[in-house]
Amino acid sequence: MQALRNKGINPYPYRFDKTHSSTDIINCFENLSVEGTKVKFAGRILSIRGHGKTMFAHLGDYSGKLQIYARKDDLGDKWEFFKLIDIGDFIGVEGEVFKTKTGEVTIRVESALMLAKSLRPLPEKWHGLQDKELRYRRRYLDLIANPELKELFIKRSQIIKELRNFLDERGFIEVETPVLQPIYGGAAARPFVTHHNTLDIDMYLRIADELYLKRLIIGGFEKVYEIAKDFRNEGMDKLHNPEFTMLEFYWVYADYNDLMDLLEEMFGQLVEAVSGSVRIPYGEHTIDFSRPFIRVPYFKSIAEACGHDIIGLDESELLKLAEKLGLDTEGLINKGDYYEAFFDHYVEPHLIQPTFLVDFPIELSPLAKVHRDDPRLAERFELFVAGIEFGNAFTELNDPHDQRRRMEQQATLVKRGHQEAHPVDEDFIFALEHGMPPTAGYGLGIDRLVMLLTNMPSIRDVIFFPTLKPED
RNA sequence: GGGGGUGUAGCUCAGUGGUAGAGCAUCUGCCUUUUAAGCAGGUGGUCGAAGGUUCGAUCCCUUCCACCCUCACCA
Repeated sequence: MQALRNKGINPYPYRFDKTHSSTDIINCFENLSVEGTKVKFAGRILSIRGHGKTMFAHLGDYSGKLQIYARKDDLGDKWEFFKLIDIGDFIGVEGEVFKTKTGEVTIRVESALMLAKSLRPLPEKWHGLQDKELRYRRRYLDLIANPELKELFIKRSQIIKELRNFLDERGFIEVETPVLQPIYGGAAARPFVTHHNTLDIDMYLRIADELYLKRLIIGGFEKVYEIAKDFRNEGMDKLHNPEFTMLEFYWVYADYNDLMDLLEEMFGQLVEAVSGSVRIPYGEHTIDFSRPFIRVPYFKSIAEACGHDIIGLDESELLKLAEKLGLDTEGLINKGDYYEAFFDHYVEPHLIQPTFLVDFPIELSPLAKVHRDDPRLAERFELFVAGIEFGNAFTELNDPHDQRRRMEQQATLVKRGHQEAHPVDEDFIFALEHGMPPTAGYGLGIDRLVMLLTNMPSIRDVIFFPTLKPED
């Protein structure tokens, strides 16, 4: 660094006129290798092979990497520059393109410029960065050392773009709703609490967009969607990060049957666009997104898996059966809890191929409309793939009296110790009282979707900066 | 929260109750088509933290911290 300054070299200049990317130069070699044609190229030094009065190095840029070749004969006084460069520095070079004896496309450097000096060494060149903690904490180094990671995150971006295209083409409008909310709702989860100083009130980071998007439906929007972060103050594991990206969309005059048709189309198009096939590997499985997906009722799936139809049972019968079957019944305090215990144990892990699980128990679905044929059920489904939930959908509850009743039942659960149940949202019910048309709504965790389409086992692998405890 | 694992140089990893090791990176020298370049020499460590046992602890014991796996929780 001091040596650079002593030679009058600015280690952090302001700009560089790069004419080509590394892949440009490699792909257009025939055109560029004409004598007298010069290119200007810039990148980070990834490796150096010095040979006395000559030197090879690889420069990496966003599109790939390219070799440069510098000779003292060619450079004269400028050769001194190459004694001051290190792996990790950004430099810019100008020169003609040629192929070495071994056939590698290379720039023969005629002039070179320091663009940004690196003061710390990069991770080791052939083992890369292995330590998972360091990979998450210093993702920039992970991206440098493990280039395939960059491809994964480009794919993530592509996935989100495809979802937007799909919805935009069908007339959905992308909207933004509050992250900071005076009352949380739209999902069953514990929120993050924060404080607004001027108003002197506690506020919550949203756990879902749902109730605000429905207000927009009441206001006259007919197709809306939002892709944004939600926050849930809960445990972390390979499927859960405290902040995560959610897609929610609402479609007026449609019901959950229409939604299933639309989602089959959406997933089919998305998977094909991103993976080039409707059949994709995930872990040990091959997932087939051909239409139609399996559709199976919630209670039927449990009955088939454990041999007992539990829909008509009361709490004590459920307890008796659960104990007989050896389920862990600790902490289960209502029918909904028992249903979930049966479902989680017997059904969820076995839903490998895309499956719509339809008609959830009404107790578990406080924002979904009661089933048109069976008052014990809600018009709600979840999509499962590879044993993982990929979204939750309802025919939305638009009867304000029923909505109030259902929210009050949830509020009772809060008092009984269910920290994840909903509080009553009077402002939302007030809005519903002005009339919400029949509507179908769907929410999807984008991070899990990216896991599925990139065949990664942990949500942390598809989030640039997953939540970690601070160091020290 | 329970169980299991990991933590040693910037990075990837060995190792031992008695002065701390390798490769890469870094520094010095030699080397004009190399590519895991090569050769010679050098620098670099609170062995995750704190206590304890011991003449002596990176190693054995206890507690703590971080991360990973797993179970529970989280529809």
